Amino acid sequence: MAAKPFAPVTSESIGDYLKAILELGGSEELRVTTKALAERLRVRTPSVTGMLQRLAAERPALVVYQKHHGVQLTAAGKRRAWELVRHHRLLELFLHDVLKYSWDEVHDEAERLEHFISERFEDRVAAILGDPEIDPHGHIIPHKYEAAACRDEVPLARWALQTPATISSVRDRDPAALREIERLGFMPGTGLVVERRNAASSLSVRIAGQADGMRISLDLAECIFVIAPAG
Amino acid sequence: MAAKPFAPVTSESIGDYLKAILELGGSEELRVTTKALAERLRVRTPSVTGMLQRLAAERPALVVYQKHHGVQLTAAGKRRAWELVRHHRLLELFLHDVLKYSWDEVHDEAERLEHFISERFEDRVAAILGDPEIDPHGHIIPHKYEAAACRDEVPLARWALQTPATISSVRDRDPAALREIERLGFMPGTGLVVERRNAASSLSVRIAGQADGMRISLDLAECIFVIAPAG
DNA sequence: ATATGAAATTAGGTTATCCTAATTCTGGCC
DNA sequence: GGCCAGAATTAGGATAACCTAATTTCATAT
Repeated sequence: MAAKPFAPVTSESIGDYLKAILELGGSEELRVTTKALAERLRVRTPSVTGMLQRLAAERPALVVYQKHHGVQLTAAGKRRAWELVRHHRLLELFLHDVLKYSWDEVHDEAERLEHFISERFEDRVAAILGDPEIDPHGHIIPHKYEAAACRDEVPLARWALQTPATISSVRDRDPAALREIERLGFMPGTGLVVERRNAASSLSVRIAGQADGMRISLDLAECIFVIAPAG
Repeated sequence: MAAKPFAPVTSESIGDYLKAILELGGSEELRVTTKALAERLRVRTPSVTGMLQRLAAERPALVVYQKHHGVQLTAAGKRRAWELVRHHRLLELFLHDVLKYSWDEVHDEAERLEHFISERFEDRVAAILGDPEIDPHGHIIPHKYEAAACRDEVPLARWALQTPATISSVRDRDPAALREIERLGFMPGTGLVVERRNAASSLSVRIAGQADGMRISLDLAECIFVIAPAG
């Protein structure tokens, strides 16, 4: 949308920045760099600097911004960002379960719509889905007004060798990777062991209960998140 | 959204203008005035003039624009406008039937989302609704790629006295009017007769099969569209 | 302690959309 | 046929979000 004289204090762009800061900061809420944001949002660094200054100047401030030292979300920024994450994950599950999207189709549509659905829409979707906890890719759907629960998940690429792991979630932004993950059977909940790291940027992995292992690329292993097996 | 250097040839604003031209032009596709558009879109007339010049300059042109003499849609403009009308009406029905919105809540949400849903979303919603023909307010849902069928409907305010009429549809943009219409029982499909016009800008109306008539304001009667009863 | 390269910021510019104020066109009326 | 009110347009400006080019800051390695 354009520059109405009394633009809302939030916009699609602002939402995208806040969500990116949330996701790049991780559960430790590290300060996020200008460059990382520029890459994630596919804009140039001066655009990021400009937007961060705006977000910090907003009343109430949405980020804490120290020139040359990155940004963190304030409580207000976190609230908005988690709201968008909730919208995104609810929409993904809704598109998958109700509108029969395949799991690699849901991300792009959810990424667009998350900015435009009303609170009523959010509530009604949650209701017809039965207040779900987990989205189609295994991510926790945060509750309303609540910073999401976090899990100690790690990309499979960094999991210790020979140590049982359970797939907790998969990155949702790459349709090709998602199709590959599905084809190979790496669905959330699946147990596995990394047997060794090979020279050619690949990992030898064996799924629990299967005799044969398989090789997957490190790139793919960066898209699969694992936790220690339950119990 | 903002001004990316290679903005899409369509935007939320452009869509709003095209839809407004479609709706104000009516089925005869009359030329629409700058002022009428400015009022409908709640912007000032210079903004309209500027946008009309853009739409006419677009390749392919979306409107035929003659300075001082109004605009009409071209085929390309009509296609886009009808697409949005289809989105709008499908969304209204979806929000009503699936997400359990009341019929006065659906318009605003549909008006926002119609610009952002993908073709896939449109198709899946149509599929789960069983390729519906009519939206919750009685409007025909145009088929894909097809200029909508038109009916010879007339606002109740202009229907002949003492002549049976059937309610074909109701205007969807005013939640208060919709609640009133529902309370009084003027749902699409209802038969009625206008018994007389009163001094105080009101009409005396009797619903088919009911003994007592009632008075409704001319304003409300402008929101109710009627046709001759089915053959 | 300083040089240096990467990262970040500032400076200045573009486009889309809106605005207000000033100007021009059009169509009806005498 | 000329005048006038209202409608429409042009002129000039604002804001959001982006961009490229130029400059500054930081962090580290000698």
